[in-house]
Amino acid sequence: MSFDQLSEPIRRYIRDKRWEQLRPIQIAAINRILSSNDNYILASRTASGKTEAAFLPILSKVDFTEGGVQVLYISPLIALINDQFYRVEELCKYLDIPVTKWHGEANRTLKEKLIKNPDGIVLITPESIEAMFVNKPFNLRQLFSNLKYVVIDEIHSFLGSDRGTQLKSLLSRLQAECDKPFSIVGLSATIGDYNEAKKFTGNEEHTKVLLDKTTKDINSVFRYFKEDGMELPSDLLADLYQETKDNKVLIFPNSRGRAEEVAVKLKKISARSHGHSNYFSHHSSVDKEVREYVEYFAKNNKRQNFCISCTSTLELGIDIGSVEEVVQIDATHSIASLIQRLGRSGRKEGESSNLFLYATGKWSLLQSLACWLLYKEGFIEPPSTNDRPYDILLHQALSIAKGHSGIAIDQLVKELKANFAFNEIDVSEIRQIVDHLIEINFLEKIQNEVIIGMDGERTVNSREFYSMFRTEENFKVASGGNKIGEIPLTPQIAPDQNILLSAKIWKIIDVDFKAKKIEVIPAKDGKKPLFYGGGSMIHQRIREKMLEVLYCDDQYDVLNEACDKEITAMRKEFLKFKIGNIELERPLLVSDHKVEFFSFTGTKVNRTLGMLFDYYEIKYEFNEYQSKFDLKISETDFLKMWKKLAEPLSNIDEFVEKQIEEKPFLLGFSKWGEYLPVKFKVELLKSKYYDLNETRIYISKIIPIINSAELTEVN
DNA sequence: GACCTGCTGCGGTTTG
Repeated sequence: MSFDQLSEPIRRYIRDKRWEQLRPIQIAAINRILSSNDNYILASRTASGKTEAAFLPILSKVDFTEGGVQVLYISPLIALINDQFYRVEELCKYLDIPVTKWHGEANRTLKEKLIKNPDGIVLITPESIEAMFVNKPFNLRQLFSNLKYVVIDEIHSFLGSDRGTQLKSLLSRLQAECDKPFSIVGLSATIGDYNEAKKFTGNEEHTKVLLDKTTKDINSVFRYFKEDGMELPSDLLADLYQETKDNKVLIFPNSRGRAEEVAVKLKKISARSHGHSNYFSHHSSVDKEVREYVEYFAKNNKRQNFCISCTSTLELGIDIGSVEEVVQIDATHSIASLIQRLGRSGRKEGESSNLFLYATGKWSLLQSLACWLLYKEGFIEPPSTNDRPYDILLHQALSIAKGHSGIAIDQLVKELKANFAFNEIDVSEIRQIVDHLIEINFLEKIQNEVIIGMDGERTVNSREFYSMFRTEENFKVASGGNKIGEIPLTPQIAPDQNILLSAKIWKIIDVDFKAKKIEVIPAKDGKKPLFYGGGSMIHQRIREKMLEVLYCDDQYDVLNEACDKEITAMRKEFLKFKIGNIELERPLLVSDHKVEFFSFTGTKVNRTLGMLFDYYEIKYEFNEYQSKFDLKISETDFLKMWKKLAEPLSNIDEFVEKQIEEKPFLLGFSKWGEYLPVKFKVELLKSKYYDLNETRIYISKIIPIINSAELTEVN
């Protein structure tokens, strides 16, 4: 009956589209959104019609004759806004209301037109909302005071991230500008913690989750080709070529350098075998226009096959049409990421997804298998949360001060305290942070008011002010006026060096340090580009699953023979630890010259273990892929120390403070943290980088189990 | 052996 509840223009839209029936998530959303003003999280797989599930009832319900912008759609990507624009605009033609794109690359004239005549729907990014608060506070009020609905697309990408905290704060500030409360509808295919998603709206009680758990059939195959050296094994590439040459394919090789290597090498093989030449790479270092061309090609070529070798740039919901196969080379770092990538294929009704998982090392194979098994169990890692985001609060304090061009200190503190993004931060803490901003001249105190201070001007007036993330400095790469991409300056970048970029091979002929430009010409052979990698976090559940695989005798029909052989060999190696309870025990390899602890836990606990080893001056080296500590201490000393590590430390804050002094890059994860008082920097590091609580729980329960006497190596 | 995301306002020049 959902159809009948919709307004006449919307029903006409559905009839014109010749949809035979509405999807389950759409029916649920129509019934609920039309009958209440609650907030909703719509959770269902990719290509299940979530956007329409939100917009059909919202556009039926909202009275656009009232004027003002009534619906705000927020997206993490400009590309997604541009994509959704056409879909939403088509729908809005039936209602005769305008749709306006508002982001950094959107048409300025159209933005000005909206300001003169606020109406309809606006599609925007969080950073553009931030910029409006800073530069156009009066226009913002005039635009949004009548706002009824906020739709947040790909809401999982905001959960637990700094960008998400910023968006939460902006929603809270936006609400304060509106005459009546607006409702929020969040969309996602990969939510790991529904309560976190509900909290995101600022009103957990009145936020309901509508969940469609239906999944697609997936044909998945694991293959193993051991890597020897820096480059991909040629038998892997030959196999990959055979599997992909007659299809529309996305390949995810986990890094930009490797994405180039895969694209160039497959293209070479294809040229030799007289196959198609539609091999592309797609990642943040490929020129934006080139990337748009690749997306356009994939979407609009119905007949020709193609192969795009990419990073997470093609992970979120941008529509690139029909993809028949997804290839993942080595393990993803999260199940959420695996699901997003899977969602890129078999988007049409009735199509299944085809997934190839290649591994080039045994630990990667084990991790990849663990991710696959957890996916089959329905597990998605929950976002890491931070109740007291002091760094984002500091940024928002500057944003409010600038937007108000002078604000009473009490008023500023009050606004920050009332902001639901900063619920858990005390008034006294807010005051300390504001006082510190005055002390470092980021704010200037004039009687009871503050304005932006001398040293804050440059920061607040810069383009970089609106975002929560840092970006590396890049050099533009061009060949005779053709833009190819942008890459960071590494020792590899010098005249006469050959590099791969944008699925082609280039020789560097000139590096202009002043203009930050690299001039190149086509070449025949070259090396993959190098990048300084940041780290991403592995959830402890993945590592626990890896251990579980090692200590069970399950057989997996997705593995080919080579994978089976490798897993069997690893199981045999780990047999020498008599581990009976994988919840409580971890391998400790002791031989005459070394002591190695396999922690099988997540990134944060490993980091914290490392910090505690530092604290007790235990020397070690850490291997992230094996989740293993090589300890420079005897086994007896280690076992004696182990439980002691869990004891509370009265001087841990001083220790962390000293760490920050010695290694300031530890705070590099926070763009705004460097302006905080020291005490808050320590808190930020303790809560966001380390996890002392989880680590104490881990140490208290875990017993290291030493191997039996024979001296075989595990590595 | 590691990913990605976004961006004002102003003054100047060029183009239809």
